[in-house]
Amino acid sequence: MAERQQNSDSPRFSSDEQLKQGIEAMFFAYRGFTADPDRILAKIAYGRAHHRAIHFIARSPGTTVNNLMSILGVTKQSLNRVLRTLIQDGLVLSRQGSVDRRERRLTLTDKGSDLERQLSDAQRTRMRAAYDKAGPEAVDGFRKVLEAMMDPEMRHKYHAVRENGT
Amino acid sequence: MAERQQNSDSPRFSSDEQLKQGIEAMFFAYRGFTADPDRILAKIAYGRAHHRAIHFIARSPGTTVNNLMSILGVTKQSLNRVLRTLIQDGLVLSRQGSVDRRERRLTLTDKGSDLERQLSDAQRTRMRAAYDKAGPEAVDGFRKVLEAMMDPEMRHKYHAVRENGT
DNA sequence: CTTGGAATGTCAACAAGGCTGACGTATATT
DNA sequence: AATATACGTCAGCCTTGTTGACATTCCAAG
Repeated sequence: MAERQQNSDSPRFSSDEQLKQGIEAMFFAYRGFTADPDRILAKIAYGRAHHRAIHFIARSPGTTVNNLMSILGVTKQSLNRVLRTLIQDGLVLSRQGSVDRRERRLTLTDKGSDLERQLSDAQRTRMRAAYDKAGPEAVDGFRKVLEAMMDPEMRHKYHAVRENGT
Repeated sequence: MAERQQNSDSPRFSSDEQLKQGIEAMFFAYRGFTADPDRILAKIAYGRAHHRAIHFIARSPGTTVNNLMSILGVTKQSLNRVLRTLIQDGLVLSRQGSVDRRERRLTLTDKGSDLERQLSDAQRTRMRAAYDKAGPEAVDGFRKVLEAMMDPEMRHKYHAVRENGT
């Protein structure tokens, strides 16, 4: 067994125990990950589904319903219910596409952007604290492992969003 | 708008873009994380809630309902609904506590252990692949960042479970 | 121009799994 | 004896996912 000494504890290879710890870390961390936005959303009677929609519309303004469906991995009915309330409440704007007029191009209104910023700030504050605490090398590893955990299809969407977003 | 120069390949500090990528990575990775167990659970008409209960009962055999509630972060009513079906289906055993007889001590039956192993195997297979692909240093960073993301209370439970589990 | 298919919206019904509130019972603690 | 704790359970509500069915709009091929 090739021993690569490098950590404080003893994770030299991926024993089942190491893997279980990783699994539990994902579980507990994801709770923290959503906790702050969830608190904000609860106040205004929205849920996590609204947050996800808002996030990816902000990320790729002008995205279509179909695209959003495939990114979020939900049915159009499920997504539509969320979008409807967001449109009614004046957070999201749905305009007919100019080239293909069957499509709806989704963007955030100013009000929607405000909420997005609020949610994003809350979530990023925690992420930033975690990043700072763990250090830049850890962050690099964090992202590497997460990316390796994704389904290939999701990995593709992950990169696609980044291209669009920057 | 003061735009900070940020390239996608040089995470020297936590720009908002870096943080957003981390947020999206968590989102997409968590989907992968749950995908394999979900497929197994769907076949037998169980959900993620059942998986979580089974996982932590396996991890800390003889745990109480109260303890499980606090680890999973759900109400007793919600947990009870899940536990009831698991007990009825003969996957979980609930025995009266010997020292405090108000408590119920929860353990897995053989049948329950079988399912646990099946779910765990599926999840660990993906984790192992991700760990191997990312490398040991990345894994270390991965765990560091996740731990830093947890609520302090959850971090405590994360460690408590590990003591018990090993 | 007609028609097929794609993209979208919408209605209805259902399920899982959260939640709160209320109540009952057994057991411990004071 | 009184109070507190651990647990189970009933009832009702919400969010968010699912299927299935059907209407509309519009592009593109014939």
